[in-house]
Amino acid sequence: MLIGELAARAGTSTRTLRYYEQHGLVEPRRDTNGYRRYDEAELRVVHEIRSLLAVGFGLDDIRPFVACLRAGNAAGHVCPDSVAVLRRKLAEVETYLDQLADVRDRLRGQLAQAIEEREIRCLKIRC
Amino acid sequence: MLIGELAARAGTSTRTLRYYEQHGLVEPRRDTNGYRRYDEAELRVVHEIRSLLAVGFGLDDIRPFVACLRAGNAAGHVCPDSVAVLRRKLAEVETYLDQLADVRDRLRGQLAQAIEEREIRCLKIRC
DNA sequence: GCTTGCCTTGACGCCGGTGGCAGGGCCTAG
DNA sequence: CTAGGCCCTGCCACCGGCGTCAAGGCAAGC
Repeated sequence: MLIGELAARAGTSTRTLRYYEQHGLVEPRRDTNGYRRYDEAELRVVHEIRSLLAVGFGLDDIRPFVACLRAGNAAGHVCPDSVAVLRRKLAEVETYLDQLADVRDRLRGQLAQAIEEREIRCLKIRC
Repeated sequence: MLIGELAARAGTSTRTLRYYEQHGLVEPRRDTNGYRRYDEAELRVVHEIRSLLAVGFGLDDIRPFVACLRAGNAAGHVCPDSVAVLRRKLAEVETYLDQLADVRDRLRGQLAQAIEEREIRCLKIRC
């Protein structure tokens, strides 16, 4: 499979695949003419990368998962390194969730106050 | 008040203040020598900017709040434009909170599955 | 007059994942 | 032989809120 086909089947671009390769996530063989040659397994790898990216992982975080898949595991998240990253990310997400909930509450507070303020002003001018 | 003093009192940098000015959030007078001259009121404006930035607003979103303050209001969030931005941002935050909760659940699921997987393997090799 | 410390404008760097273009090689069909 | 479609490498652009450096003007004390 050449890069264009893999890109199409993975729903991404050739530019992106070359970028992943540059960052050590995908390692195709090379044809004698220099073309990248991918085997079927790489499709799963790319899917794994895409779904982890979509969840907010960085390419560095994803590397263990790819290695895990490539080591023959059924899923990328069963290896110790992946689990470590999962734990860390989960903690990050939970922290961020808390912060975001605070932000939400503050926004609600400001909105409520603004509306209240307006009603007071509304009473003053007897509207 | 010159830019350095305002920066110190607002807990930020001169670079940052010039950046805000470039984006229409702060408008100091100029001394004859070209130096920026700020009055006391700008300190509150800068504080408003900083606190809104900290909550995740972009500079564009903040502009109405600054205008509101500058119009003589006690708080930057009581004007209609500010309220509109608040509503929009609140909606964004709530949406993002939901997405992030989904992500958290997926991470938890993967972690749980990975641990379960390991226990099964552990049983197989009778550890 | 010289140093020191503030001020001025302008411009590049960063981060991370991608888009997109330039300039060129390879392969196949007509 | 040529046209078209794939491939290659390398580099600039983007977003946003700054950090940071360069090169220079201004003010004040010695």
